[in-house]
Amino acid sequence: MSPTLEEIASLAGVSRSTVSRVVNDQPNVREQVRERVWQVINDTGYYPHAAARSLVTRRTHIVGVIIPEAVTTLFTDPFFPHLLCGITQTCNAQRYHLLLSLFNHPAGPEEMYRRVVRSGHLDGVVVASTRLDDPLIARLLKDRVPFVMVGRHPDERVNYVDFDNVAAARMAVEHLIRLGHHRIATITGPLNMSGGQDRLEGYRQALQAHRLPVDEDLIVEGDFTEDGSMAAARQLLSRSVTAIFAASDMMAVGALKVVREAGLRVPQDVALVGLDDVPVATALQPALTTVRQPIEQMGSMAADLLLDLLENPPNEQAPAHKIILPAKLVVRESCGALQ
Amino acid sequence: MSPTLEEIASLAGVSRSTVSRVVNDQPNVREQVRERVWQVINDTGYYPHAAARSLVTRRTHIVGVIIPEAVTTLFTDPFFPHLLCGITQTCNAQRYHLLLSLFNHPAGPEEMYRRVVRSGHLDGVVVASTRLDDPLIARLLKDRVPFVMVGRHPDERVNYVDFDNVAAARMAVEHLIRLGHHRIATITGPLNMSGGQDRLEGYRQALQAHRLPVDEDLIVEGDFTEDGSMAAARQLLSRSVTAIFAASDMMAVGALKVVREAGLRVPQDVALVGLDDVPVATALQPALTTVRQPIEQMGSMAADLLLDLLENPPNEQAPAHKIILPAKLVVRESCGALQ
DNA sequence: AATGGCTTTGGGAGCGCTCCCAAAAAGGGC
DNA sequence: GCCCTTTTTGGGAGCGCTCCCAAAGCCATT
Repeated sequence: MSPTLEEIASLAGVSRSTVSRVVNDQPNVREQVRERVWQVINDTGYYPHAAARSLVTRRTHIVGVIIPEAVTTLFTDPFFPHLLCGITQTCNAQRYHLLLSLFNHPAGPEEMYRRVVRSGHLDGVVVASTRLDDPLIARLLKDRVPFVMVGRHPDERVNYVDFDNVAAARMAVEHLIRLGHHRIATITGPLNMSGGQDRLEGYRQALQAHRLPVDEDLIVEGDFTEDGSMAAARQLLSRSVTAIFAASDMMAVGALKVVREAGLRVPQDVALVGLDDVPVATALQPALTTVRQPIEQMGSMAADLLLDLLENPPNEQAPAHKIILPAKLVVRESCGALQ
Repeated sequence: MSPTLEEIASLAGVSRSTVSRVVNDQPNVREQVRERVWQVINDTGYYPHAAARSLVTRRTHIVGVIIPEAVTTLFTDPFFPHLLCGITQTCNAQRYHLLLSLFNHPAGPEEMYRRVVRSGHLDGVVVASTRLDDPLIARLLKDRVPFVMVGRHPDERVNYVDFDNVAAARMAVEHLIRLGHHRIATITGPLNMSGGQDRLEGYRQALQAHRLPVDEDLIVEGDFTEDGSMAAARQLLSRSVTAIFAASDMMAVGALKVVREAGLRVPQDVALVGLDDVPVATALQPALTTVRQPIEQMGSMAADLLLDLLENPPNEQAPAHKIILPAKLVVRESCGALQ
């Protein structure tokens, strides 16, 4: 395969050490020697052997993306691909590689953890869409593995990038209130995830701020999937609602289908608002009013933060970074505002 | 961090070699000793250091997924996430890791190639959605890197998993012909990709088989994106077509929007058929008639094939594996067949 | 009790690199 | 031209593992 450092050295008529210095852009090499060595490197297509290098430096230049969730959800919803896109951009730009790990192996998360993290494969980790009580977080903290979460976490030591889910949900619901609705239902996300909880909290805040009653019968838990949302929506339709706030666009798609099945029209009979602003929102008829979540940006910021942590390790006392991105309402047709 | 082999050995009162034999499930270790060693390994949470191991075995147990395409396309279309899902499943089950590489770095593909492949990071590669003339393939062949493509490639040495694109397109168009259409347009994929070419070929075959003229004005090249498709569809609408075959579902979404913009109805004024059967197909109104491409299965079969190649290296003369999966028409509402 | 074959165990060498320190070369001031 | 400082270069050691071979232990047979 690829030649070794030693071979390059002998071809260039210098020592191992000198080639190493050239490859790693270190000072104290005569310009003329440096050029001769680069010449040989380019001619041979030499590239340092990653394993040998990381055996001594203890760095792999690989970051992991760990998804503890069941797989199906993750690839059906465009959330995850967009996030991955953002993470990839940053990693590529900064010469890091990205290892994708779904912790859905039959051997269990502990085995996966050892295999992926303890094996020294990774310099750091981006953790996406985890449940609040996932033991993975405690494990990473205990092992002092540098990591950044996408989505907030209550532990103060955790670095995260999140989106203002509460404000987003509040905007969505307030938009419906402004349009005159007062029987507004919500299909929530999973309530063991911070995003699910926060969006429900935003829904409650919006109603309370406008002195509308919070009717628990109008709150049904979904799971961020279209199918889960359809089941939830069916329950809601029997409760004479005039508007539904679905806590994700994919769930809005499910709700829209159910409303139609029931022979009702959106937005005339039931107004609908989603959250995320993924591409499907504009493909729907009527186009979906939603709140934009900058998913790709969250991914790239999480990666930026992680790489910064890796390159400039903070001291023990330094507080964790907690970044929260703002929400933005995108009004389209599904709520009737544009009629 | 993690203890080393040597430390485990001294804790268990045996030698380095014995621990290595236990960890790698090799024979010739007394049962009693084996148990004692496992005990220590489990107590300490030991896991072998990947870099040290692969420095000597020359295997990393990591396979790369290389996508030479511009990024945006890839994460907007659900094709890629589904493919990744299939690949991940297989890798997880067989104790391999997955490294995701987008070859979109400013430093150019050669630099990325060295960094990712020549560095010895990977045991093998799955190459997805490449252009037919991509130099990557020749490079991989030259370096004798085990790899499998998703999508056919003319070089006989290339292993690939593909889908019967010609038959799929033919089915879609024949369905329209059966419904009485004879001015059927197509929005093709990029014609420098095998999928784009083959689907156009299927379109031509269907028309010819039914003795319909192939009007080159009704063939417009798209790029598998919604936006590209909208531009293409606008051209077509001025040419009095009664049906459009979009070579991907995402392009069908674009076409649907344009047809609506023009004040026409689907399927009454223009019938529409897509190809892929991604989730958005059922979210559209009317639901999209399409041809199912088993994307996830293609991903997992490509990975299966690659891992098999890695575990049982074929000899030089062995012919490459070429797997082609069948297509299946899925009739919904957008072509008017169900009215 | 000694011999020969087997299984089990231990330790040296080495994978390709980086790091460190010492040696060699170059420069600078008198 | 000499001595001292600075820059440049070379080579040993070692990262944590696997592989190989030799040594030790075990058992049955002579």
